[in-house]
Amino acid sequence: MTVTLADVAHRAQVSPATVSRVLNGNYPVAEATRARVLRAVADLDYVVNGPASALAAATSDLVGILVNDIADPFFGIMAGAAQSRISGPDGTARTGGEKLAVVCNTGGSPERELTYLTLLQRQRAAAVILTGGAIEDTEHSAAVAAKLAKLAAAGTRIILCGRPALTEGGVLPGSSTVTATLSFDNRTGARRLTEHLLTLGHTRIGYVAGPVERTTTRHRLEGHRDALREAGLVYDPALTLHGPYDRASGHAALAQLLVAEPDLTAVVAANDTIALGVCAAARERGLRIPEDLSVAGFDDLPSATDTVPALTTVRLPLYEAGARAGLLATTANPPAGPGYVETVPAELVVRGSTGRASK
Amino acid sequence: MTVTLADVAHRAQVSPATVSRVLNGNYPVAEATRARVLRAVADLDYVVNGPASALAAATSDLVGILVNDIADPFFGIMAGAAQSRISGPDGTARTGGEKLAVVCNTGGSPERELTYLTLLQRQRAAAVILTGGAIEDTEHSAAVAAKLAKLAAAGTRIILCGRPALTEGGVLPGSSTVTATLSFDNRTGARRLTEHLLTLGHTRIGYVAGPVERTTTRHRLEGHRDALREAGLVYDPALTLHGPYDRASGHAALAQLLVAEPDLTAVVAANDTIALGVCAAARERGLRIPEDLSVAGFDDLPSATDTVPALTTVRLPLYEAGARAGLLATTANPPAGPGYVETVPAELVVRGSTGRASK
DNA sequence: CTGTTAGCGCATTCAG
DNA sequence: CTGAATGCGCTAACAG
Repeated sequence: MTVTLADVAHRAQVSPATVSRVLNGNYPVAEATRARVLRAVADLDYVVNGPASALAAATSDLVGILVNDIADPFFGIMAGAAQSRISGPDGTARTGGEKLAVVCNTGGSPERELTYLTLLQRQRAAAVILTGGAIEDTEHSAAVAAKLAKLAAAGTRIILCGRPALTEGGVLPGSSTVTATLSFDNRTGARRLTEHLLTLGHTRIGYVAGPVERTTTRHRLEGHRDALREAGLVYDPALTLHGPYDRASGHAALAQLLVAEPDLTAVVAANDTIALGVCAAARERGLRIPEDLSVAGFDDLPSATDTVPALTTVRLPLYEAGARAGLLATTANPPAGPGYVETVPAELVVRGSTGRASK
Repeated sequence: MTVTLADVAHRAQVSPATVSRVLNGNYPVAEATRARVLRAVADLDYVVNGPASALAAATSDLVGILVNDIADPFFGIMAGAAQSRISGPDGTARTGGEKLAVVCNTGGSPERELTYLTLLQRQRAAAVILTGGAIEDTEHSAAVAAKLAKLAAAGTRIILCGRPALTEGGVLPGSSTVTATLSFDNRTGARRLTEHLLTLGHTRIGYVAGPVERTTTRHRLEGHRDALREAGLVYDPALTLHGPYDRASGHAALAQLLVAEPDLTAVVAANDTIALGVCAAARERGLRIPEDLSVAGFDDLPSATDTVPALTTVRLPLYEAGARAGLLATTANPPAGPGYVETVPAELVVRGSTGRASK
């Protein structure tokens, strides 16, 4: 029914082993036989049986990319970049060492994160790329760490992209479980952003943070507070609100912030999507941006220029980082061994949504 | 090193066959032994070897979801919905018939679409869900059709979500290759939208279409033209511009449209993202929406309410459709056999971005 | 450079 | 209800 390696071997008049060798290209084969085999493959329209080869080789060509929210471009951009890096820039490779890069959506749920990790473990995945902030819950961190350790032990490469090195959680295991870490410099980026606002004369600044217990949320908030402290300002907890990384959160937050501080002149959002919500709410109230209120975001997503004026934000090279993660996940000789950490810079981008403080 | 089924069997004092049976739960096993096995599984922290079981069973638990652009929420929403439907609402199931739903980003490239299909075929995927519009190129359609036929022949379920039934391409194969089709009613939705504008007195309406040779692009444009024709208006090709489904395309299009027709009073965009670009361009030119220019989109993405005023658009139940596709891909008894088609309705949503024609 | 020989770990017959 | 035997399709030593 379905054509197998043996069929190809038969038709090409060679042994199955030889066919396997030309297909995997990791062994010397005479050009003549190689051509013959390739022809047989084409004639029979043969497609390797993944499970069988994975079983025999004890490793598969699956690479899993875990994201917190697939509907959010922040993750979409990184995942897309990683995927195109892994599957080849334009789906070129034929039967070769082609990897299957797939993205798994955890929806921010700890359980699903673990479930996917188990599923990937079951598939004997070649690599796993974890993107975005991690949940800061001791129990869950420990569970994830344990799972990753097992994955690593089974030969799966672990790449962290935009997630702090595991050791930082305090809980965690020999760094030997992680192949490489791309750490976003959220803290410095956030600090620069708030410094920018302080330079413009703002002193009453609202902050719309992400969900609590997320590393990204915490680091960005810390950067904000660092800037405030250095400027000698006291941090007012009432001016920081937590919520999901979405537009609605920003929209709702502005009203609350104005109640807490009628003299508010600026709002920093934990990401661009939230900032867009803040902008919309400001417009609805007749507040001009930036004359009456300065608004800033984070990430520099394409939509940061969707609003008028365009958003001042902190640019994170998401595409580049994703591509790099894809490379680290599949390259033959990873640039560095276990425990390797690269810091991805965050750059302040000043646009029209921030201006001098009005009061 | 890695624990196998045999290890579990040994510890539970049963045969490997029995362990297999309790794990797959599709065979009667005494409650006592079942419990014993489960305990052994837990004690040993056993994880099924996917490739091995896929090889033996001749089918895997992999479900592939193909999307054109993972950074676009249009796809993200559908993919996320399908994925959560497949992997269980909250990653509950343990060792059971858990499927691994993964999304593959083709980036709109025909080659990559085919590559992913091959990779999925290689993995003996349980199902494949193709989302979004298809590319209308005879050669490519034929290649995809052939590939899908092979997948289907190998037992993989094929679900089309937001993509017209294959037969419509004209090229294509016995409907028996496709398990089910969820067809978006783009045509009717587009017609309703343009009718809405006509009712408001608009007669010079610009249309910013998607890329040429895409079913979605064509259907939406046809709906637009249908409405024009029924109203007795002549269709002016100069008022239709093609471009990618992104913001920049809409932004650039407005300028061109105004050159082609200075008396333009309305612009219909092929999707919300393009519409947002049109809105931004309008604001930059000092055109008030909707007083000077009415703008409408399509899809009703969350960002449709990001602009002020909010976008009049056509709502597509993306989440519901994605979830439905996920269900059809995994449910034991698909609601209907091969060639089954469900039409997903498109509903007009009138908001503030459209108003009476000014001239 | 190429053929032979063994399994990889699990799902199934088929007996009992 | 449970155990024993067989093979899924391929890769990886080993020889030649």
